[in-house]
Amino acid sequence: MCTINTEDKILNASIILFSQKGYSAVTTKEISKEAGVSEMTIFRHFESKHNLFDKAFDKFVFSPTFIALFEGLEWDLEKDLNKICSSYQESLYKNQKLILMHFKNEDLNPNFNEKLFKIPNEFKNLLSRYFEEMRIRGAIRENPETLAISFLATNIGLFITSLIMNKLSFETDIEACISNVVSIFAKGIMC
Amino acid sequence: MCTINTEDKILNASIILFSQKGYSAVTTKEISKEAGVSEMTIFRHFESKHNLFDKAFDKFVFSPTFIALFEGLEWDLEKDLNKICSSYQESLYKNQKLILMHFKNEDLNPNFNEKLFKIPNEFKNLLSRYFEEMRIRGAIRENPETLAISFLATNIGLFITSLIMNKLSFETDIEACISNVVSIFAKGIMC
DNA sequence: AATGCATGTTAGTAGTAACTAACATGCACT
DNA sequence: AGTGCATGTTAGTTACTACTAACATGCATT
Repeated sequence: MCTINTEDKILNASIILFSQKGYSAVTTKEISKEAGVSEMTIFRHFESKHNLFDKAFDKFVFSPTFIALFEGLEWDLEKDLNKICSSYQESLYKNQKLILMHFKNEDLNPNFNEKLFKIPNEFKNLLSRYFEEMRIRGAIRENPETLAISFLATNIGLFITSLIMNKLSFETDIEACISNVVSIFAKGIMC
Repeated sequence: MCTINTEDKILNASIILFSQKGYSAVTTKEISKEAGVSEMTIFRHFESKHNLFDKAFDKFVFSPTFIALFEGLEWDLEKDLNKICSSYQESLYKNQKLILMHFKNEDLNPNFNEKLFKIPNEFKNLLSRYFEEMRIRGAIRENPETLAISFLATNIGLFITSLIMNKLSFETDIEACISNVVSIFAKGIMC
């Protein structure tokens, strides 16, 4: 029936649990139960809980590249920011479990931070260049670097808020808020 | 020398550690060391680790009331939003450890969520009313509820971003970004 | 000097988590 | 039918954690 291979079953179960409860609060027994395998099997495949954690991270980290996105823009502020925002929201969403895992855990893996923060960092730099170009074109006036961080922060806020709303099962139309915020942002920085 | 009473020493040590590592990753031994007392003393004062957690939460939750703030506004969009934002940022900052603790822990206390989410909820409602009034006065046009959530999300984003920047010790002027974002927001929603 | 109280110390218990060893089972390929 | 390999099962080890009991110490008050 279920032909997913054992390692994947274990990896899937472990990110779910690690992101829900954090590393130390999850036991290998719990993971084995969630994965539908014997606890022994976990150790046979991954040797230790910590190693399983690392492998789960590596498997599920989604490292998007935004370069293509930024090359296909139209230099129409609102349109561009909308595209950029929805693309970034998507990458945040895909890394949701990893991000939650990161929040929930003390620093377990030195590369963890590095790998996870490469994404917003690349994003910020590309944004910065975009705003710089927009300034040269006379569309905006403010400092590109500040704008980039501001837009990044706005995106993070939207993402976290939608997570919270979801968790508390509020009936808020977060999609509406996203496009609302982007259009406010675009209008707010236009000359 | 240090005349802080024992219970406070323990409570202080425990929120620091709980917010850094999460409930299960912290041991009572660790707390006792951080507090500079014997492990026994913790149990004498708080009976159990879980009870200590609850007491630490109760001691450090900062429940601001925004009513006075919203009554003292001037109906100047940018000025008002600046005041509102800095006041909310302050309350987030004061609850920083609690918020981090919340992120790091599985749901340990049923009241935990409730108490912590009362704050943004009250804030959102007051914001909503403010925007409603501003719409009546003809200063803005958009939906007040959506605007309230959007502004809340923006604030959360600024807060989280400044936390991250701090942790990664980036030399970003987050204060500049905050006032930048507020002014963008104000400009973006004005008629 | 004597008493009480908060704290330290030491030893220990019960439970549990990570991890191991050894053997059993069942399916796949030949 | 027989072999190998992935998995299950069971029992057990080690280490650690929350928590307890009992006794020791030192300071403050009378």
